[in-house]
Amino acid sequence: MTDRAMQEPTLLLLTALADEPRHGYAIAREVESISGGRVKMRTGTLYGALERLLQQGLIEVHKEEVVDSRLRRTYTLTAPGRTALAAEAERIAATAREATRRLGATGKAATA
Amino acid sequence: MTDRAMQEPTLLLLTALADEPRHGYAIAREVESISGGRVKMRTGTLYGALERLLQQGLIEVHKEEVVDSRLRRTYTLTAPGRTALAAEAERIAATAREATRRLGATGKAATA
DNA sequence: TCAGCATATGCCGGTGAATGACATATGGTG
DNA sequence: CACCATATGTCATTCACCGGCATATGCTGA
Repeated sequence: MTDRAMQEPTLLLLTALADEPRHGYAIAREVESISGGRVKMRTGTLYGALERLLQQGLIEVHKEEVVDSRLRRTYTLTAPGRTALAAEAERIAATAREATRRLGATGKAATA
Repeated sequence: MTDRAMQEPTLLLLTALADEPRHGYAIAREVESISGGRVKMRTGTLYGALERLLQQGLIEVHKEEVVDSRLRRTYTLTAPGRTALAAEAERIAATAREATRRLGATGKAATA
């Protein structure tokens, strides 16, 4: 990771895990729900991201259980994951505020 | 998919143009300023993004002048560009809010 | 009965934005 | 005159995301 900013799918994935542990497919549905149906996470993105986030230590396996003779892994945020998500949310919120502020500045009175 | 969510450098670039027209190098400095020195836009990213955004019609050449016998292009947001930036800001702000809300929810075990 | 869908996990080739390094040119400062 | 800020640009590489495919189970309905 070359310190590149987190993209939307990843951010939504972490957000989906922020309130309670979820397994892969449940994350995908939750992401779609959070984004108002806008972001439909592909399984390639999903499991790739999970693998990456595990290695980065932002998430961890919460539980492994066998359901219908198939392994189901449930993931949860780690403490660094919570911190990273909070920082990321703060950062993009600040950018969004600045964008909105500047748009308002010329869109209106300033006419300069 | 060209529908892919805008990344941070691009978002900051548009934000840098939101209050007034700027030329390339000025955008780079402004982006660094907006992000609190966190994002130092490489020229590869910068001019590549400018080219892309021009083709997408989100920005346009505002003025072309010769300074020190060199061409300097000044860019500005188009109407679709302003709309796109506003929509993007709205969208990421909503995601940030949701992330923050969920982090707060379990951090205190729903104490409210 | 079995086709089709939701559930569920996972792989892989391709795309494209961002990175990092390089190239070039001018004007001002130590 | 070396060096830095200013200023614009190219290009190979990297890597997250996309889209499609594979696989497997349980349920529902024609």
